[in-house]
Amino acid sequence: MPELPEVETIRRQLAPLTVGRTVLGADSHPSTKFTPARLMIGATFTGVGRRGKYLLFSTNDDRELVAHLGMTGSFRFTGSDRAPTGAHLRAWWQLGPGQERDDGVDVLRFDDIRRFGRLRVVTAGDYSDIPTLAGAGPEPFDPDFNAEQFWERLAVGKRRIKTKLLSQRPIAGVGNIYADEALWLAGINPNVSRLGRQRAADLLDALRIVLDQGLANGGTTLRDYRNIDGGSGENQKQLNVYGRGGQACPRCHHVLRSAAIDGRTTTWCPTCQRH
DNA sequence: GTACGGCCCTGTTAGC
DNA sequence: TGCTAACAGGGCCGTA
Repeated sequence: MPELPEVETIRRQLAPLTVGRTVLGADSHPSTKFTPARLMIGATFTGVGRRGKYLLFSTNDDRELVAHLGMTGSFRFTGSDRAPTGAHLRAWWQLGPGQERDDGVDVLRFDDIRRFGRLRVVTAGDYSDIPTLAGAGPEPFDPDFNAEQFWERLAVGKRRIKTKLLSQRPIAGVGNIYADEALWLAGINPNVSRLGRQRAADLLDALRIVLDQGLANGGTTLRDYRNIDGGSGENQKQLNVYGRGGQACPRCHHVLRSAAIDGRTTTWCPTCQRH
């Protein structure tokens, strides 16, 4: 389930392999989630960016290919000019040689077992048809984003803090794993709806710590996440609470509780995340 | 504008 | 051993 660290890891790998290369051919699974891939034929990639959990491939014709990996999506780069195959292949792009390189034709492929991922092609910067992206909060590592702003964003609405984090609106790029980890680190109960200024600041600090750690470890691989080399992340070894319901809290050694909050499995320590 | 439930999907796992 | 049902969950959409 790729979140910010996983998507950023993939972005860093994809950029040098795609920028400056022209899409010679493309095809996709028939689902409209993936057919926009075909609209890239003829375009040249000029950059690979990221916003929250979305990958943004910019092109020389002022468009962007917007990709969300869903839960099981993955990009792979294959040094072959043949049309790829595979039970979970959802889209692929045949890339011509770059202007400053003499490599041949390669294929960028997008596989997605559960088909929760999606692709869109938009005018550069116009995300009005992608509501979560359009409404996404600041990037966690944006130096202009401070605790006061985070507190104000968290104050909107009456939903529980866990639900607010997953909505992407207070801050971008946080999913179930890093939300649970950050709430545990900050000692905040996922069921509370409002936080004071200091606790919001603590939560922002915790989010930055767990996301930075995830990035440093190449992401978290629980089952499906793979980087574009097919390699796994290492961050799963660092998790304190996610997926550990019923086990001892690493901090206070009481039993971790696991329950669904607004349909999302959440694990927390009822003792040291009491409020 | 906000809250909330249902849906999309398929591989894995638990239970019988 | 083999079958069935439950479960995982990010984002979107319709309804209240």
